[in-house]
Amino acid sequence: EKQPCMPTHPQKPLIIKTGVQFTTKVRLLVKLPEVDYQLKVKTTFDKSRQFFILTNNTKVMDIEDYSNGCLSVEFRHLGLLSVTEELHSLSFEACFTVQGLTIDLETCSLPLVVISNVSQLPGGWASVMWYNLLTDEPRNLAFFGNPPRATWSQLSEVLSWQFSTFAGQGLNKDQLSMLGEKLLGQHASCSDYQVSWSKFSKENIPGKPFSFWMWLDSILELIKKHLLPVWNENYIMGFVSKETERTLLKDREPGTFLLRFSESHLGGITFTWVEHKDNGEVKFNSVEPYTKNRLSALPFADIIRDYKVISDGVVPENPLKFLYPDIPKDEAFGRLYNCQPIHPYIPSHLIPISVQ
Amino acid sequence: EKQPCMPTHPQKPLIIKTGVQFTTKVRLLVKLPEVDYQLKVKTTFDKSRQFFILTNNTKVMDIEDYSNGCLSVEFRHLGLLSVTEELHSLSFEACFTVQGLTIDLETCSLPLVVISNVSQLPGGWASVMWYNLLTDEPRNLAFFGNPPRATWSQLSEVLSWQFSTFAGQGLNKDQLSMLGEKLLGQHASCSDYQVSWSKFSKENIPGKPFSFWMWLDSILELIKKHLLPVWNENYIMGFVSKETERTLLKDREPGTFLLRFSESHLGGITFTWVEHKDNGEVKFNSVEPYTKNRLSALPFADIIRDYKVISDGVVPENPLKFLYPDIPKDEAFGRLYNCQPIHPYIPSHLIPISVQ
DNA sequence: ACAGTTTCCCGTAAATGC
DNA sequence: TGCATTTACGGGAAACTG
Repeated sequence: EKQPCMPTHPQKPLIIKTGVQFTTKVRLLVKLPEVDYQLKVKTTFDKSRQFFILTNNTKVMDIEDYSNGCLSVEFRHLGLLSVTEELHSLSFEACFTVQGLTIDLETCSLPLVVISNVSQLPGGWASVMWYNLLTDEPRNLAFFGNPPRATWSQLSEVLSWQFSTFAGQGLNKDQLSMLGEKLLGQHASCSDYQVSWSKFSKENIPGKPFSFWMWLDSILELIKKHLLPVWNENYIMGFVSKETERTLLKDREPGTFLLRFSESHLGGITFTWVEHKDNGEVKFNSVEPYTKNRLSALPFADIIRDYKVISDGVVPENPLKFLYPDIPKDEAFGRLYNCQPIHPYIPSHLIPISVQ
Repeated sequence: EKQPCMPTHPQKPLIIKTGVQFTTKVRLLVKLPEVDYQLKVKTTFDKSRQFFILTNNTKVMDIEDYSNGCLSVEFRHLGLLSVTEELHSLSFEACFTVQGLTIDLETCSLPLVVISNVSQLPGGWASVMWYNLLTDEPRNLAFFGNPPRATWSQLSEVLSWQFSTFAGQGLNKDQLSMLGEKLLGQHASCSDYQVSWSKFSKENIPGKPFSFWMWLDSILELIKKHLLPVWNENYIMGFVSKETERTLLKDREPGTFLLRFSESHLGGITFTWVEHKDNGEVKFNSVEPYTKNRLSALPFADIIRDYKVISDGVVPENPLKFLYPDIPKDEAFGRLYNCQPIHPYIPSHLIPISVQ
């Protein structure tokens, strides 16, 4: 009778932040005989933290834990979901009478995530994606008590869709296969290999202090805020392993470069260029990744235009000549350069330099 | 019996921002015979906009205004004070009984300014300063209906005190005299020349889109956030007219520079250095002022260390040699330079460059 | 149309809770 | 103690309002 509906968050539906207003719409899909009948709709919000006891969480009583004089084992935080996994829902109730017949209506929203700080938005959005990717149930609030796995083919489609939706340009085969390998190792070639929820957004990437999704989302944010034109021109290869990067660059003209996202820092982009030494040796150079702070001081296209390497006392030179495979730099980025403002002072801008 | 007291705002007392918590303390200065008598204190806030009819605001009925069929003249916003001139006050009431004697107590805070956004903080602080500089009345809420003038000697003391309080280092005679000239023209030499409230913080500086105080406060903020060590070493001359600047620099060693605040932009600092051309001509160069955005990308001391001018194809050179009058640059700023972080990448930092 | 003012809310930092 | 979560609020921008 009514439709489950969604509160709107700018760009990220189904996520509600405390202290921030949201909107929701309820439509009655039945045409009533009386036209100006006023229907009161009551809205209620389930507001209770949810606890799930996970069945496979067994512990053994151990002599080690002999703290308060008896054998004991503590089950702490048992199955307590993190805020962003906790699903809530808005319910709507209404009651009306037509021709002596009283009808109760009730419906509810799709599961919602409630956060208290925007820092929780990436986690919340991961939950919304996972839920909507893997179930059609309208209101399974216990979903993250035991979340199902996704196949890589399902997940990769969602990831690409994130980029096309939020950044305008999706991910190509090569980019996705780098992501698959990062997430799954060698199994990525098999598209029905399965990814767990935990691997996707809870566990840290080995050796890194962030999960796969946190990393990927930080890149999405970087693109949205600082790289949109460059990204949409497809000039950012972005997701390339260092090995592939070298394979691609090694036979290229000296000064050929490509743009890739940092794998060690959140929300960073770097460029790597190839150089041919006098002895015939091929050398690869990368700059320290640019993050949102640095990109807000100087737009990325201008960094590429102005980048210089100063070897002591020698005329500084911009080593970036051709965007991989062989597009002359200014031909690719020319339109994206920002004009220098004119001032009564000597125009001074920040030029990104590497000192060797 | 009680003391007028003040809510505390970080660093800026007597200013309250809507939606932001504040604290106030009321002390009873009478010692009561019963020790654990509980005294209830009721707090009330005057919350009404205040309107003042300024007497000298006359208008003439004019045929021009013949819009609704009769001669009319509109008195709009008549004497309505701006929010930051509107003074409020917190009142405290209490009543207690000792030995059959009932005593009513009442006191109130010094006048308060209520703002709704930090962007109003400078204006609010100007009001607090002016009030406390020019009256001892504890509660003259109509003060800005007709605010008195300040002598330059009073005002300059307050201004210097702003710098010593918020930035650690006050203003010297030369700096103050530049400020006085800026505010008063040639009259500044006469220390009992009077400054109006309007000239101080309401009217724009001729040809500029901001008032004297807005300009000065933007510099205070810049110092607080980005220039504290340099300021406290007294390395920033800061308030120097361009004429004086040239007089000071022209006979100095080439490469002698000084640091001054921009007079055309809010919250900007620039450096000017002197250069001796081959033909004996003396040339002065200034960079486009650095503002908080640029200074947060690269600290000011590092800018001075790394600043380079590139004349096409020539080895870039740092033209800054001696801080006025004759301190070798690195001797002055050496301790203030920031270390470069070490990275697996080529360390790239933003270098401020002028291209000629 | 516009300027003064308030509201909105992201994002950082600090506080709190477990 | 450390980690997860919330609170606090500055600051930029949009919305409001006379």
